[in-house]
Amino acid sequence: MSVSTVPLITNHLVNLLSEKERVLLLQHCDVVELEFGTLLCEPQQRYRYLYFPLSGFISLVTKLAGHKPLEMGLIGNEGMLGVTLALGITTAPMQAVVQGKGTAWRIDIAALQQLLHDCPQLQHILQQYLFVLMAQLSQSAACAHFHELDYRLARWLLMSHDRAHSNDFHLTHQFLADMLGVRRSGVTVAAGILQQKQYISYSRGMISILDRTALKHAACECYQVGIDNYRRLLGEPIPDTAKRLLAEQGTP
Amino acid sequence: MSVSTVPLITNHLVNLLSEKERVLLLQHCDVVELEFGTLLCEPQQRYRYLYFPLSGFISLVTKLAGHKPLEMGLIGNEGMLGVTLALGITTAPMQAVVQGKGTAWRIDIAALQQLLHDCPQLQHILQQYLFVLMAQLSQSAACAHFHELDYRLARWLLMSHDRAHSNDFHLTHQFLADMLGVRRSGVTVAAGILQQKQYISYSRGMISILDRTALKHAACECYQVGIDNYRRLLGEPIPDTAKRLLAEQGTP
DNA sequence: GTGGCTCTGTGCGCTAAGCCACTAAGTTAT
DNA sequence: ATAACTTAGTGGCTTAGCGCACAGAGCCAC
Repeated sequence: MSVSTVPLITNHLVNLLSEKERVLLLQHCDVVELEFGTLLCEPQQRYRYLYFPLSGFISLVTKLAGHKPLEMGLIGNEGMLGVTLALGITTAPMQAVVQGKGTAWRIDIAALQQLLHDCPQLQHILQQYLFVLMAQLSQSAACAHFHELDYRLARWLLMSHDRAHSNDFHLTHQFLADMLGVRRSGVTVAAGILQQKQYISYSRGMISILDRTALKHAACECYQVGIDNYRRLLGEPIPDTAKRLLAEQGTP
Repeated sequence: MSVSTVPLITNHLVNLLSEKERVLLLQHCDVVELEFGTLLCEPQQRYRYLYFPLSGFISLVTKLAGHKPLEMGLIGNEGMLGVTLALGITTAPMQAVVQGKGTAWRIDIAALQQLLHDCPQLQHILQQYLFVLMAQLSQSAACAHFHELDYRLARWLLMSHDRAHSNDFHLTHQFLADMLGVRRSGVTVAAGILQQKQYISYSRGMISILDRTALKHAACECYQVGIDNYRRLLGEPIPDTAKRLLAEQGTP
């Protein structure tokens, strides 16, 4: 990781900590690669590590027997995986799978559990984030139930874009279909329209965001609601300047 | 409230406390009537009271602009309203509305906040329940997305039945439709089938559960999953004997 | 009673999205 | 280079659920 990218790609929750607690936390963290598709935890299973994504991002997924998966939440460098540890619970509520390849800080669950005793700020931030995640769950639930596929697709593309730190990222129609809980060919149609309108372009699993503003208008309000919910409790997820910069530069 | 019903209708979370903490908690509680339809809190708004339902029960509802409401969770005497206080947060994540008339213990938010410092058990139980509620949210989300109305209807009837402590309770088709996020006439059709099969009977807003076992088979697995999730962390929500008793005696 | 209100039953046309199946276009491996 | 695989595009048919609209039926108030 070059010096210049360090201040940009960090974890916002960690950033909110005081110098003291941050140092304490990072002492116990390893930088690890998140590989696309890796299962990080399974519902009701104990897990060993928590993750603070830096450039990678993670999907929270619910599965019902005989059905496609359904994504309930997305975790990038604005959040963390395993926040229910703030409740003293060491089993996962949902399946978590790496959706965007990249890096993350990883910490042993026991280490963080220990740290929580000594770090009131850390505890507070985890609690705030847990609340935000709950809001995200219920928003996504209603969104999946009421909003049509095209709106939802635009929303997920934006959410992924926010967390990918690049205008291009890996996402096949099949994967998207699984996240949205719909057929693959339904995604093909909806994505085809967005491509025709030049909001996005894609080919064989690489999606490029061409017109973020237009995409925002094509998405349901749930996107903005999610942002607002986060901001209310935890501030600007990524400084706007940094975000704009990234959106403009894309992949070099 | 007669002496004989007191041990039956209590709050399970409160029951789990040690004698000492329970006394401490109940010192600050008032018994209040929950009136059907009362709004107890609004999303993002501060609220003043928390509720431990005894015989009444409460719906957690999400609304999207231009759409019907959608119920995400149900809170009876196995749970509580306002559990996010365990995160130190004093605004509501969702709208809460009384779905089943009855009684509840009510406590001032500041009082409970204070108690949480001195009552480690209380804190622990609230945390466990919050986790259960999260699981309920994501289960309901996927259920609403994938499962057909008839299954979902059976599920909600069962969940309401569990919390109503009676075989008969007030529920119009319109209200059910709002909870399930569908048209009223859709509910009429689905409920009509259940009535034809003699699983339930209803008239003008009063629903009677006739055959609980059959209803269970008509419901999706989400019902059982919810029960199991609760049981894993907090034990049997209502002792089975009590439940059977109640199911048999119904309203005198 | 009579009128008004609430709750339930029913029908009709429409649409988003389901299932299934096949083609075509890139990519990777041998 | 050819085969095998992955990804994307397309079409036909089915269906759950929507919106709308109206009719009947029980209940309450005056």
